[in-house]
Amino acid sequence: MSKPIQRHSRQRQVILEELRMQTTHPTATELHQLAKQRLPNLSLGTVYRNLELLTRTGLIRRLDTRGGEARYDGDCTHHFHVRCLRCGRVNDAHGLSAAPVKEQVQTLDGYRILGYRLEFEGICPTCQKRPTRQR
Amino acid sequence: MSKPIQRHSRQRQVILEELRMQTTHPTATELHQLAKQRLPNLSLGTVYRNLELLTRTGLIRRLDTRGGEARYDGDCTHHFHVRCLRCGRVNDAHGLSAAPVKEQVQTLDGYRILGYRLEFEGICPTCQKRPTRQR
DNA sequence: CTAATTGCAAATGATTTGCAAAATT
DNA sequence: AATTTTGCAAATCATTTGCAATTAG
Repeated sequence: MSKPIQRHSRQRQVILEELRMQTTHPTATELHQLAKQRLPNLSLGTVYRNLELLTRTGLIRRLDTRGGEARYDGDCTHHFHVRCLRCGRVNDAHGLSAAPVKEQVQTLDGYRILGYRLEFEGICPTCQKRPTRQR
Repeated sequence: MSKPIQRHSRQRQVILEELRMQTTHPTATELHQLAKQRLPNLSLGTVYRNLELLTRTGLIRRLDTRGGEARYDGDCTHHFHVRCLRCGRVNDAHGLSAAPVKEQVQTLDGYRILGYRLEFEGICPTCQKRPTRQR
C-alpha cells in the first residue's frame, strides 16, 4: 500500500491557477465554472478529486471541516475544542483564554463581528498508539 | 412573517437532555440512537429539526460549519478568515495572530497538537445595508 | 380551536466512486 | 508498457422538506 506517484495533469494545473487568481475563497462548483472556460470538458468530479489532492499536498487550504456529520455540544459555557485529524473525535479544551484574539478584532473590513470559532487540530492519544498508516 | 411561537415538546426535551448528558459532542445520528432508547419512535428528521431549532435558540452549539459547499483558499500564507453569517461570503483577516493562545496549548488531553483554526463570524458590509429579515 | 410539531418517506445537495478511455512518465 | 488521471454517470451520505396526523397551549 505505497502512496501513488503523483503525475502532472493539465486540469490540476488549471484548477490550481484559477484558485490562486481568486480572492473569494470559491467553492468546488464555482471553481469548476471558472476552470471550464479554459478546459471546456473539465468535469466537476475532477475538480473535487484535485481539490482533495491539493489539500492533502498542502498546496491549498480547505476552509470548511467537511466529511462526516456535524457535531453538537450541549455545554454552552465558554470553551474550545480539539479535533483528532485521524479519527474525527472531539474533546474539550478547557482553561484557555482567547481574550488576546478577541481584542484584536473590533472591525474587520467593515464586518460587524459577532463572534469567532477557535478549534485545535491534532492527533488524539488513542490514534497516536495506533500504527501510522498514511492515507 | 412573525416568528412562530415555540411550544414544548417531549422529543425536544429528551434530545436536549441526552445531548447534555454526553461529553462526546455527538452527531445527529448518534443522538438519535441515544434518544430513541427513551422515545422508541423518535424520527431522525425530528432530531435534525430540533438540533437546528436549539442551535438557533442558543441552547446548544453546532461545532461544524454546515450548509452549502466547502470553500477553498489558494493562499497558504498565515492568515485567518471572516465569514458573513447572512450570505456566507468569506473575506481574509490579515494582521491577526492567535499565537498567544497557541502558546497555552502544548499538550491538550494527550493530543499532539498540529495546528488550529480561527475564524471570525459576523455580518458583512453589504448585508448590513440590506433590510434585516430574521429567518 | 389553532398552529406547532411529529413520523414517515421522498427529495435535495454536496461529494464520492466505478469504470473504461485518455494522458503521463 | 505501466499507472495515474480523466469524464461521465450512478451511488452515497448527510440533511431538508412535503404532507397528513398528532399534540401543546
